[in-house]
Amino acid sequence: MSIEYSIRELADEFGVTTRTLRFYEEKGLLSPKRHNHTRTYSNADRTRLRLILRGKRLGLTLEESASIILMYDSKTGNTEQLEALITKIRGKRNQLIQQQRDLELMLLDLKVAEDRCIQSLTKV
Amino acid sequence: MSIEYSIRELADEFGVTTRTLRFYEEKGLLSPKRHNHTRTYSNADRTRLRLILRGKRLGLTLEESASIILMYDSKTGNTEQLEALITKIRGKRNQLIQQQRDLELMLLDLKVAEDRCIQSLTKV
DNA sequence: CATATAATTTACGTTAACGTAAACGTAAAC
DNA sequence: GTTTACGTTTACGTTAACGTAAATTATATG
Repeated sequence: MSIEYSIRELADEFGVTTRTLRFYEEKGLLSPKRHNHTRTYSNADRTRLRLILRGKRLGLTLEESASIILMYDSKTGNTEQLEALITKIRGKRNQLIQQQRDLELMLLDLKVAEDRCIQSLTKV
Repeated sequence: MSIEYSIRELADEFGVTTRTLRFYEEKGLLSPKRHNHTRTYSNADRTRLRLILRGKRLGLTLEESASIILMYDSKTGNTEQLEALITKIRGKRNQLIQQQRDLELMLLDLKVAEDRCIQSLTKV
């Protein structure tokens, strides 16, 4: 009972265009099955799309998202590969943690700016 | 005793190229003084640059960073403008808060991936 | 069966954010 | 005085991430 989606359904659900889905496929980020020439997306595709869009909101490039997804469902056996993967994962995590700090700083700045606006309004 | 910087000093300090600094100026994000044709950056310019690069790490476009900087040092008097500004600031904050959630989710995913890697390594 | 609807491929266009190269001015150092 | 180092402007090139348009095919519906 694996659910499947048409390209339009998926596009509408996530608020992207069909062009975008085809483009992601072209870049190897999605790989829907074909039902006599027309694309059929599985739940796995849907999950991938969710990860890609989350990555976009965080400012990742498609390539970065692709590499993260690869990490995520990589069933590598080779020890060397695994250690390389761990290194990569930790590197990415450090970037994200830096982002967290940046985010908090920017939220603080915005709060200061807003407070000053409000003050400016009330002390008429 | 306001400190000033050459284009190279500033570029080196922040790890960007001089081209980048000139480009930001062209886009109105920086406005260094000219000392007989050569650019001289003030502390204010330096702060702006820091904000711009922070924005970049968060995936903002230069235009967005510019608008945030405008909010930040806007001394607007007009009530209407101030209220518009507050609305804008709150909108941006909501985006950032969504980013925070995305970030935490992605960090979790990466942790899961790493743990699986490590397990894969130890259960040889 | 004709027509409307949605899918497909192919391909050129677009924008942001710089890179890169050319051609030139200036000032210190050898 | 000329080489070296750094600055300047002008301008064309590049990459990512799609947009957009054209031409074609397949399915459904009246």
